[in-house]
Amino acid sequence: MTVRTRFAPSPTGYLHVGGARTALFNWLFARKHGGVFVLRVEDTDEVRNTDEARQAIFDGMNWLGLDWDEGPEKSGDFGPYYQSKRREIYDAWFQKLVDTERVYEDGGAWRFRFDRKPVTMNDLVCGEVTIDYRDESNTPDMVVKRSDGSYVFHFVNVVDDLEMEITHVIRGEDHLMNTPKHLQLIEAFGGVAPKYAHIPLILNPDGSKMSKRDEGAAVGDYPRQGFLSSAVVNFIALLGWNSKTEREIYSLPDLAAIFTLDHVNRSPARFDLEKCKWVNQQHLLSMSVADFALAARPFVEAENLPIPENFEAVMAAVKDKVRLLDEVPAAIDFLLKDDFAIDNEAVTKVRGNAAAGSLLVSLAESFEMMDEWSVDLAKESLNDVAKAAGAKPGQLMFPLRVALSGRAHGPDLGDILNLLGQDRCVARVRHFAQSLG
RNA sequence: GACCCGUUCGUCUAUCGGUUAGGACUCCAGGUUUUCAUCCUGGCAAGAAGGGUUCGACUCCCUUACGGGUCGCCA
Repeated sequence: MTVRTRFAPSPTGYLHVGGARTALFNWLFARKHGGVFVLRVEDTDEVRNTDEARQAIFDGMNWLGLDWDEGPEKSGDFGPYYQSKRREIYDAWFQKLVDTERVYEDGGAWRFRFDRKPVTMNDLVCGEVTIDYRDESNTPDMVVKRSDGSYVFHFVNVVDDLEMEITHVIRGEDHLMNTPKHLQLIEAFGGVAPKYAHIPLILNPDGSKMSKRDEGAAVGDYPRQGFLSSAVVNFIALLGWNSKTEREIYSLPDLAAIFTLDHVNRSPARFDLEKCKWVNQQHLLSMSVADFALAARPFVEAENLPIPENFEAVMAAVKDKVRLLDEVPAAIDFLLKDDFAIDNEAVTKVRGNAAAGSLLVSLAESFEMMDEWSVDLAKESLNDVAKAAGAKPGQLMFPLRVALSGRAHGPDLGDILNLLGQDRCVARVRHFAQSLG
């Protein structure tokens, strides 16, 4: 039997990290077992559904690299994959309930009559859970068809899972209490229930439920902030699941190879943006310079910085210095233009070194006299200048860094010397020395 | 309120009756880097509480507390 999983979002907003993780787990499970991953759009609530929201889900899925085998914009034998287009199918299934007298009319709507008995589910994550449906106060017969003729979530969800031959339903724990309802419907249909796996919810750092608008909630915000999709996938996979090893950095294919529902936790996890940034940095660190340059370029362009011919060399100088891609422009602006910001704190620190000014003046002269410009030669002249003044070369490095970049932190000094070139180094050192007075 | 699920460092987690309770993020201290980052070493820091069961409990059971979820003609 082929494994068939599905992600069934309702396009009422943007793609939420909780939803993204649900999609990821379904995708991973399908890929792990050589199965089929279905995307089904649950757009029965016409008032709240928008084209933008639908597109946001597709965009989010595509960005994360979660491709679907069946669904919108794909073929498939079980379509259509929009619930809004499956009216006849639902009508036919609803008729079965009418024929078997499992539904009754109530105020124009139709309610499904539950079997009043204990219902036990065997959840792949939560284990055996029994809900007693003899207690009617807690489990009133549910409406399956509204008075306006439309069908509610529980009904269409079950019908579609049956119709689409879904074998495994991996969804948020907020659906755990819905499962007996779904099981009862499936039983009334005489269908075979899929296996269920309810995964714990993702919480805010303060423990409250994470919802839209909370920091980190919208998947669409991640690319803008300079996160790599591979890092976000890596991070959310580790929220509620672990490999039982000490390894923490994984690519999507890595995860697909080792994912298993057995290793899914039972308790909710809080979302720690700091660790997510660290994971991002790890992914950045393992990228090639060319790939990094490609990924960082839009961020540099967005700040209207000129893209130089040696752009890749510039990127190589900062690749290992940033956690997020959106830090790149500010980290390299001084290499691309001359009117960059000066960090006064760094300048004050240089002033604290009384000899810095004259040393820099000498250094500018020495730089200017060089016939040939290279990092090694420039460093050599730095050493000479320091030695002549009876100072250690190390003492000159910080002032030189500030003179060239206007800040205390940044790329390797050798990279800066190389990337800036002789003329700009001479000019900046001289100008900075003068500004010291 | 009823019902369901959960509870190990601040956070993510390992442990499936016997461990000095391990790793990671964050933070701190050293070291490497003539500079910055990376990196390396070390440190701080945890079994919610109370009862059982057992030679022995973080692990199994019960109670309480706390957290989360569900109880719609939302999905």
